[in-house]
Amino acid sequence: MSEIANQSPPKLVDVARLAECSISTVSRVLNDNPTVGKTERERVLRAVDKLGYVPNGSARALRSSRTRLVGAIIPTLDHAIYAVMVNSLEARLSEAGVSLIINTSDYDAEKEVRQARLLVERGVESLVLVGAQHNGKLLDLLDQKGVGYVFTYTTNSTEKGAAIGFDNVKAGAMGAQFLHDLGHVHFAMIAGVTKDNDRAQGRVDGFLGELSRLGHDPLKVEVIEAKYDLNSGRHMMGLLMKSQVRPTAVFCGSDILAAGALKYCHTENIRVPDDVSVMGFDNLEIAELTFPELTTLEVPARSMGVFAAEYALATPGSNSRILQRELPVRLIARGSTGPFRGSIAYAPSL
Amino acid sequence: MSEIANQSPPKLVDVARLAECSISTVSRVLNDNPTVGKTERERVLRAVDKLGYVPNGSARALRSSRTRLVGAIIPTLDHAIYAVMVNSLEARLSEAGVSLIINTSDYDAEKEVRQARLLVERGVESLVLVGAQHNGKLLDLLDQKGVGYVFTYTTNSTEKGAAIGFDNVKAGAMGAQFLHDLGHVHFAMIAGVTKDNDRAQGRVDGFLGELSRLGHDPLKVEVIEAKYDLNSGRHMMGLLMKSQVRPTAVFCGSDILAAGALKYCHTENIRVPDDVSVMGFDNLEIAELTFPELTTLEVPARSMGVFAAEYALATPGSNSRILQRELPVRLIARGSTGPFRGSIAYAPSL
DNA sequence: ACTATGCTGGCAAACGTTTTCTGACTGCGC
DNA sequence: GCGCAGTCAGAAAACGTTTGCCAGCATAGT
Repeated sequence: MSEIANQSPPKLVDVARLAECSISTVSRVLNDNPTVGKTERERVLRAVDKLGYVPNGSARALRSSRTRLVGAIIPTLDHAIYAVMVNSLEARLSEAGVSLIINTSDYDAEKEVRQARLLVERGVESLVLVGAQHNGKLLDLLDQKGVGYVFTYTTNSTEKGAAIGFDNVKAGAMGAQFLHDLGHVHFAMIAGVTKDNDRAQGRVDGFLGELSRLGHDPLKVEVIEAKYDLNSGRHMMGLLMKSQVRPTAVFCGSDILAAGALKYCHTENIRVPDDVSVMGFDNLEIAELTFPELTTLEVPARSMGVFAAEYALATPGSNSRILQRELPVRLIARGSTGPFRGSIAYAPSL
Repeated sequence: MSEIANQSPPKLVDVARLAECSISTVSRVLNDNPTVGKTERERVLRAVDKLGYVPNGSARALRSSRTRLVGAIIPTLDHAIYAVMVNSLEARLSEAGVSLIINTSDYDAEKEVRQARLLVERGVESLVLVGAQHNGKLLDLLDQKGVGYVFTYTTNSTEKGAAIGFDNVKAGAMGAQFLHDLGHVHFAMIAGVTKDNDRAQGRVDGFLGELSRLGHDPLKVEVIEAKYDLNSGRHMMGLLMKSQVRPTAVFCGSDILAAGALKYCHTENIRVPDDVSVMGFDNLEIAELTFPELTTLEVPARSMGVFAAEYALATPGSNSRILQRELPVRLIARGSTGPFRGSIAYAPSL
């Protein structure tokens, strides 16, 4: 009848018609296949532009079996330590034209399996996971489908899974060492929830292990678990400060917990670091914001994201090598820790 | 020759063979099409399970032209205000079996266009954007391809784009009103960068506009722009405190900036709120962490994420209605603001 | 008992690409 | 002037689903 606007979006065949060539040629141009002559190429490009043609990713993926999709499953984005990693992960992938599908498991192992199943269905070519402790079904699925995966925030790689991160045990030990060197003798730890969380557990193990090695009795070290938020930290510090033997050095599994602890001290007029030293973990932006500023262990969140991206990009299917990359954890000494000043005479070895 | 392991992953036809039915039946079972009888359905399900069959999303999407994919382009995940929104967005979408592809534009309008193009190519069915100010090419593309989009952190919807958020101008005005009511007469603002950022601009406009309406001279209000980080806030507060007429009330475009400002005051022994009142924007977790705690405006980040998800889910193509939803901004008064105590006698109207 | 009526399930045609194979055409060397 | 290598481009077959249409079959109504 009349000039009906082209309802359906332009396809390869429409471009071909306009450029007066075959669809193969158009496809080749779009895929930078060098066998197309220069004049032809330009004519095609013009047609593409004129029609506003956008390739159909699904068709592309189906035919070529390359989705250029990467998945990531993290506990939550509410915690900056993960948000920052994802931010750099996405940035690097994006540069390479690869898209990132992100899922949050909320620290729920079952949910993680469901998320992974969906991601496999979507055809992700690699999967970035947090920690090395996962439901067996999850890893089986990935192995079976040939989806490469990389663990982050840990160095515990497995037979098939790469690991890019840091050694939580070692980091916990660094905390112990530092506080010990300040002369402290009464320690405590406000740890993250260790269930299904090898990172939190590793930090505890490292802390206690090193204290033990340094001659302290780990059984005397009070370890409380807390959810990663300000109020938990505050509350747990309260418990600690009211316990029979008040610790003079408190190691926290996260800066958030440490900030909460500091908050408690401030409210209760407990002097930091004079009365108690508080140490964090992560080196988030907030570590510089508290008063006193937080002594903490720097987690290489940003570089983990970058390296995880590199790994994912380097994996064309599954022929890239198994990889393990340990990134350094730095101890950043600030004002929230100081030498032991208890009634017991004790010379700091620093 | 010998029993070669089934190299290629099982397909619909393999399931059909095992279940002794046609592939149509299998497909119908997987899509909850009720025309399949109970016994048949169970047989199919068993076969699916046994083979570990996972549907091919690309083929599915191609044939059905439904990707169940939603995209989001945000400035950055480093800033908690966005990370929190994305977190709840993802959570809600995930419940509905929809995956989220996320891109960060780093406040770069050109980059945003490129990201959007790629997302369209991937076939996202809706796109979540931040702010209402975008490159024209971007919106044209989305309109042309029939991809629904929703602006967040703003109420400025357009002809085709929905908006779910809050009124930045109104919020800025709330800040002005509050500080005015405390009796202040010398104001300043540490704003976010306003280039390509209608939210930051809106807050400035609202603040100055309301001050003007309340009888203050907006030209006397010093407005400095700063990147959203702690050090910028600290630095800018320094400039403000050294300026000829030192303001007694400083409104910040973000809690991060306000925290930096507080930091400066602490270092320089400027008393808050006695010497200067500082007000933030966002109500991030850090607002409770500073000393004194931060008076701020609560941005409904979490609910924006949820509602944006609802919008995206309700959009089957483009037949859902244009929508605008204004979420309330609450003023949360804490310790960083107080009545004016300058040399000029002035009775606070509170 | 025979037709009308559901209900179930199979066949086959798409969906929009990529890619292999093949063929045409160019130009060059003998 | 003829054949041959080499370059470029087209035809057509996949990729793994979904879905419209139709056929078979059992049940029920007359």
